[in-house]
Amino acid sequence: MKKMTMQDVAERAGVSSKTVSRVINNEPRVSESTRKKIQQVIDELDFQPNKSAQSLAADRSLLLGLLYDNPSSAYIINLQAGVLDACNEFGYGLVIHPCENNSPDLLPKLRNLLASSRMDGLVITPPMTENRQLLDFLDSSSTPYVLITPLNLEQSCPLVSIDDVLAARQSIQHLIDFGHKRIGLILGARERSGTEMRLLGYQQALGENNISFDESLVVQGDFTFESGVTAGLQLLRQPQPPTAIFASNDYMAAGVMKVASQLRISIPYELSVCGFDDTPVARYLTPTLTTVRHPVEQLAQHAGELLIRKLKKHLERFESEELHSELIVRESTGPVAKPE
Amino acid sequence: MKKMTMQDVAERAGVSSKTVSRVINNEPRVSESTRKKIQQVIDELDFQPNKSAQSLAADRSLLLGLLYDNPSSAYIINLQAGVLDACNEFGYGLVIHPCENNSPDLLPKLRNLLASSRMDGLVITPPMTENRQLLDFLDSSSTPYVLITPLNLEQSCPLVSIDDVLAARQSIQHLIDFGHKRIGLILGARERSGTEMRLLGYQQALGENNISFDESLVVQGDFTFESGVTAGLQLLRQPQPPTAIFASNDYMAAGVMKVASQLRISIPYELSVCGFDDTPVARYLTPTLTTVRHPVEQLAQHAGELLIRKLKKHLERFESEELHSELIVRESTGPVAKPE
DNA sequence: ACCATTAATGACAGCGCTGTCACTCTTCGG
DNA sequence: CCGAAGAGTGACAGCGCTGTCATTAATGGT
Repeated sequence: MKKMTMQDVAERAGVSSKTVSRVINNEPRVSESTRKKIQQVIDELDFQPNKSAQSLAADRSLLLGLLYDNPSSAYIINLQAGVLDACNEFGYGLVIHPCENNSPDLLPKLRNLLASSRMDGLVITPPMTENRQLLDFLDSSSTPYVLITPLNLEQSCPLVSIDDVLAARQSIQHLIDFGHKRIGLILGARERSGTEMRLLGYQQALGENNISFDESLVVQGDFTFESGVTAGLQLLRQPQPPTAIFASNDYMAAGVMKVASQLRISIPYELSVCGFDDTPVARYLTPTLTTVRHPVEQLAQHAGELLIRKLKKHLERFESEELHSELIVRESTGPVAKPE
Repeated sequence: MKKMTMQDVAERAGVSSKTVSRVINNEPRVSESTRKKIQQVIDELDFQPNKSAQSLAADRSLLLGLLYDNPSSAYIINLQAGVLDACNEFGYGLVIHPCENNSPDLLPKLRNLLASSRMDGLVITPPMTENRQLLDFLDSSSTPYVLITPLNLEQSCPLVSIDDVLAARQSIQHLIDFGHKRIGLILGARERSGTEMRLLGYQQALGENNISFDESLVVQGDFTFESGVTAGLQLLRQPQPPTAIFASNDYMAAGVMKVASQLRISIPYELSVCGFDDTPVARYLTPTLTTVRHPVEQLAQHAGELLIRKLKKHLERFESEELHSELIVRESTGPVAKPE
């Protein structure tokens, strides 16, 4: 595989290298005939421009950065896949960057990263989306970025999100449809995006069905399996325990199932359990877990596209998107109190 | 954040830019005093060399590629983390590249990737490690690479691996220690690395304990949850069912647990189940799953380091490494036939 | 004390591309 | 039929670094 330059292509096509550059970059001011001819030579030779040279000359790295600090590997993989899709489409590369959102040297590290890798833009995911310091830093260094499902929707930058309220409301409705009236809710970490929205969705669903809101049915978790255990215990040991529990993620739902098993409460016959996120765990639990699937990959792809379009200035106004979740009904939810 | 060049550093330090370059690249032939002085200026200014320029001038991208085709997201995350560690240490970047090992356009795509991203070397994981076509292609284009736990250890390139035989043997021994004599074995996909080795470890453990090998206790799976269900059914419906089952990964173990639950076989009282990989699932199942933890992250880090050292020529001879797994004992294994 | 060697440094070209600007050739209103 | 405007193209410099080679200073053997 000998190396090839634009010059080679240019000579073959009988034009200057600059014109080849124009074709490669889809610039205007090239006649259709020349464009076609050059494209043909490019295809023939299977020519690929040298990214380093492009970056150096144009002072842009053709690299996106993906920032995350999330324990769910399945979520991250989907995220990566989505952003990669967008990158591949537009000839960008992706630099992944697992972070610790609360680490004090996050900003210095990021500064280094930006200085050395020179990423053109960043895709940022929860909980980094809530990190004011971080966002301020990026604003001040005028690094373009997009946010995925941030908590504060009044951000002044593009973002993509899902309707968390709707997703929660639909799950609760699903439980209500089975006849449940006392429905436990396990919230996620307080400061995290979505926690409030899920509570809101819960309340909306209850309201629509004229079920009164009982505060003792709402407990705080922190997205871990262990917190699911604790919360489950707290809910199921009440004098009037709920007949269904909605957990804000699958891991906490798994915790509830664990508790139920220990308390010899059979699922779904005596208790329905609903998770959130549709991690692989949901399919491997016994019984399989009803949960909400996020279109994470699509979300990430949109985010990537949005960012790239922003970088290419093909994006004039503030532009955001919202996608929808899907309720995946499996074995862990069922009619209320039906003995086996 | 104004941009900075080596020239700036050079002027401040009263040397030529070439000497700064020497310091940055840890080249010899720089006096201790100048080196120290330049380093000081670099630290002061927080100077970061421009990667694109470095790449262009030195004709190396400072990029590693990570190739994988694996359904387990937890595994991939660990993999990435490990290689990233190595990359960060040596100032390399990482390009992740999820593949489809059996896709016919894998090679063309990879060729494109290599041509455009110009990765200096590749870290390759199962099952790509078994893809002769791929490796031949890389050899012919003289792209350096390292393999992680390949099946054929007689490869002529560096690799890092774990002792799969030992890991399997120890797990089986663990079951034998609990008094189990009829132990089922669910193998992974036939062509995949490790499958044979696990069978070998199984046989070794039996041999060491004078337990005869019963072929009907070994069934073939393919690493999926569903195959675990099928295999579990096959094992547990035998006239003389095993009292313990070792599955070649956690997903298949989860499948067995599912079957056990359906057949009302209580774990671990009537059946012990042991998995492999220590995916997060293992902790969320009820009961929690005894399994084998691979030091994937370390493995990946070693692989990255090995590759980088190879690239820097700090590596003379064929050099490989082997790490060890760890048995994580949880609730799913216990003494044989102890009624509750 | 003398030349041969080695250590330490710098001058300079050039990696492969893109931005700028200059140039030619149409086209078209008056 | 002329000048202006715009479309299409190329010459050329230079992005920030590294490789090569030349140059100078220090060292050592005889």
